[in-house]
Amino acid sequence: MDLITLAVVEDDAVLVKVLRAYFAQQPDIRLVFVAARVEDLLEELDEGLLPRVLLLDIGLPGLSGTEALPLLKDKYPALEVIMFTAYDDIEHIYQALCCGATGYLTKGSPLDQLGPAVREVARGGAPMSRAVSRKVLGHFRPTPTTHTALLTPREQQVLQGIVDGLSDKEISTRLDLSTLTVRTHVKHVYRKMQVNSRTQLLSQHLRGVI
Amino acid sequence: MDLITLAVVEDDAVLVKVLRAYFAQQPDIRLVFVAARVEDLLEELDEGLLPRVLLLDIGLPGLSGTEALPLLKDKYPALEVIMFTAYDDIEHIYQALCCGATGYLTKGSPLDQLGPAVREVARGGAPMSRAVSRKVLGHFRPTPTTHTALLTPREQQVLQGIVDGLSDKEISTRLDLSTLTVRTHVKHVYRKMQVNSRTQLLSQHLRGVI
DNA sequence: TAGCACCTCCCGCAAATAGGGTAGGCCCGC
DNA sequence: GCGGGCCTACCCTATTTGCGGGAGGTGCTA
Repeated sequence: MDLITLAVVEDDAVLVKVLRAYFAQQPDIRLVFVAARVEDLLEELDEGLLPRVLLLDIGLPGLSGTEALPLLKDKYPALEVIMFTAYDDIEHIYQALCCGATGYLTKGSPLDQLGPAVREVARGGAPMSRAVSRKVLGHFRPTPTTHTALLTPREQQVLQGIVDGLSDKEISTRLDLSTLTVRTHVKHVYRKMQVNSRTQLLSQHLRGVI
Repeated sequence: MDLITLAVVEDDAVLVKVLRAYFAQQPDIRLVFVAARVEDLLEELDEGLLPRVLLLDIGLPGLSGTEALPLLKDKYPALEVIMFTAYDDIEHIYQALCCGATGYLTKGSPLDQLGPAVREVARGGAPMSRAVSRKVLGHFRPTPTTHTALLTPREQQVLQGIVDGLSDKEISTRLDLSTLTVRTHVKHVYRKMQVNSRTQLLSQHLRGVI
């Protein structure tokens, strides 16, 4: 098995100590760099000693992990980044994945998941904590149980038109309705979805709320 | 550890034999139902012997796994479904996840991943083959090389505002600019993104184009 | 039969948005 | 120094949207 080089950015000194001890026991993983701030990583890292994997905290003094991620991926596209954080809300997850993270572990999960996760990501996988992967999947579910069920069939068709980026007039053409009727449906959709503009509706849809 | 009840729908008789043998060796997993067609599953299954997990092939005679998935999830929302298929293209994956699958294994992966995957999904995880999870993550990376790079920093900030569902006025507040300036940036964003409305922009963003 | 939900169409008005142009200031590189 | 890109701000107009209402028809059901 290949040796996997690893860097860690974590500002909790106690946790760093634990991580050092843990990875010291993993024969196939070598911890080559530890820092408390991403800025240190960005400055001191050069191509020569680029690690294969980075375990990156989000809540950091100075630049946050998520903020640093685009810079890191821009500079070192091959670097595999696993977010390692207490945040498990969909917003943080979504943002991290959009910025190029290929793994996401919550700090609540047991320590012995770290080694497998590092190996997994090095092999081209995408390790995620259970709850995280479920939330990621949730993003693909346009209509689990949420508001959409409240919509009448016609309203759902109109909603689909909005989601497809159509104007009221275009929707009216698609559904062969009067524009005025479409506008009525749109109003009802807004009320049921508790938004007050097309943009908000799309924005929520983007976040997987709808 | 709890006993996990499992059903399998698979039309390859040889593979079924292998699966039977494999799961017989897993003390915590009991294979309670095997069928070659989903129709059989839909007919013969009732609440009494509802398994916890279903391993579901996609390429099946009659109703395909993906087609059956909405029906199954509609009837048995608590049923955890792992797709088990040769298809590893993003279209099949995306469709399965949208229909409510909570796991996706490719048939190429080694047999001994099946047990852990079944346990994982029963614990609320979302097991996926390596290549699959990477492709899923790819869905979140809308900006590898695309248009966004063409945008100036200010324009990207304005775009972010639009994506967040803000109006021009709200964006101008957030960025401390004149509404008119925001409008100028918005126009530039539209031109560069080749759209001609906020809705279209959001809609494209939704599709991962931007 | 009398609600009730849904679909359809309409009016009017205020606001937001799209698309076009102009223009000064700033900074950078040729 | 000069063009060019960027940020800023403003002008115009036309269209679209948001929001308040009304109104007739259908079909289901209590």
